[in-house]
Amino acid sequence: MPSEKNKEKVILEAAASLFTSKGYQATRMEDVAKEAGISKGLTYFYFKNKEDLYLALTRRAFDQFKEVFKEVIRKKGQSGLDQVCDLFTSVSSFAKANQVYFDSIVDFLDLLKKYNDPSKRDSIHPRILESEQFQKLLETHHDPAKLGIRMISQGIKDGSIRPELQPEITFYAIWSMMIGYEKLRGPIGYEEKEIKINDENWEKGYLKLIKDMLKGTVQASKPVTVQGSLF
Amino acid sequence: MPSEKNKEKVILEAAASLFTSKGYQATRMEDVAKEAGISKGLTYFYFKNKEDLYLALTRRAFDQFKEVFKEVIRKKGQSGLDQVCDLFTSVSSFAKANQVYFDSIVDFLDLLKKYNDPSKRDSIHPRILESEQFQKLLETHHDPAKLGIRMISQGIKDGSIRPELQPEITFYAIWSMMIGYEKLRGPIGYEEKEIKINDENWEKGYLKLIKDMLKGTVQASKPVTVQGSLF
DNA sequence: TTGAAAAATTAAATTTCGGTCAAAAACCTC
DNA sequence: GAGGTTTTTGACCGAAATTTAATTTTTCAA
Repeated sequence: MPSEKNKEKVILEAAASLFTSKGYQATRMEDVAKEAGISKGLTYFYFKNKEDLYLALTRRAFDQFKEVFKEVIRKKGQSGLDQVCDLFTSVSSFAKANQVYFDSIVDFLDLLKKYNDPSKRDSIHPRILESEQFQKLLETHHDPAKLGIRMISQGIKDGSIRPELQPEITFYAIWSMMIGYEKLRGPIGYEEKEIKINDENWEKGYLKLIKDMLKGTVQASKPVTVQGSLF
Repeated sequence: MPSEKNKEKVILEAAASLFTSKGYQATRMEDVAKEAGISKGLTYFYFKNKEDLYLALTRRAFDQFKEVFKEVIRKKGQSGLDQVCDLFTSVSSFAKANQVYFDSIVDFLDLLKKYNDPSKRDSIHPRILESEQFQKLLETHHDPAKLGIRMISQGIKDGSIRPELQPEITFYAIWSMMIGYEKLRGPIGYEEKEIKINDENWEKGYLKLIKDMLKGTVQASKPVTVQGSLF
């Protein structure tokens, strides 16, 4: 039995592919089924409904997203500030290479916002609230952010980031810039003007601003050796 | 004939109200019609389809959004940096008071991104591409940003913002932070920890970071008198 | 004033999915 | 290889978007 991938995975991958090319709305469950080489009914055997399927995809997205953070942390010899900059670039690549995944993460933030707003919470279909996918996401969605916050703390300890900064808020500000960067990146390309702001300048500009925002006493260009475990 | 509002407006307001309380998806065209006191069919007389209705709402959103920018510029005696900070606060209020509008603006960025990505462009329903609403938005969506960029330029001229910054990218970075701020604000409230990051601290933290990021030679706390017209 | 063309409005018909379900097929396991 | 369990199917249902044809209202020139 070669390439006997399990069905869930096949469906999920079909969905990811179609959501990428046609978008969530325009993709019919029947399309997903056809792409996965199964019947429509079967997709409902593996996923409760379309939204559930999307949330399942979102979970994978968060998993991979977290990997990006871990990968940055794994690299040795980087100061906290280096890590943050590295993260920005890595996330940007991740978003370009996995649009749907990145988008699904940002979409989940909207859902979460509704969920935490008492006046909106019941506008979410109970079907979603109860879904295992959603519950799991509630537990794990914050994991990447935790790593990000740790990077800032790290930077404060090693002196590459100003000590007066509050790690949580600071990280969220960076995370905000990443989200906004992805939202704005495309639309900007086509600006008038002679000043050609291509993707590269765009990214460099953001990075520069982030550095200036965070920079502490240590020169980020001189890698800081982090001593021992900080935890 | 009192309160003889024209129908388009009535429909649009009904839609805005329902999209706010139940969300775009969950709002049926019939609901909109009922709320507007007309028959379902008539909404299709005034708007080609549901998406078209949403784009019409988006246009209003951009109009009001632009007003926020203008209002900030209108105030006298503010340095460029002051303006940017003021803008952040004003946009934040706008977003809170007009969730649907703010969201529709951010949603439009997604549409725009697709539109500018050759590989995705045709995943947009032609019906939308052709719609007057969309065409108009293509022309005007950049207006608020133009004003924002002008604020940065202003700040560079009056010394409140570092001269080495590139106005376009710098403004988009701020704009990014605003978008991210709104996406992340809600979900954060419920964090564990003893550190209570409430909305206010949250906003203050962002503002502080923005100031640090932009600050030039002039003390922003001492209002700078801007001499004459700079244009 | 009127009546015919244009505009506004409605209600019903149509279409397009998401979602359900009963039954068939495949797969055990004893 | 009979009985049970799991997987899979495809026809079917209903909700909601969109279309259409028919009806009412408005407009305005003769």
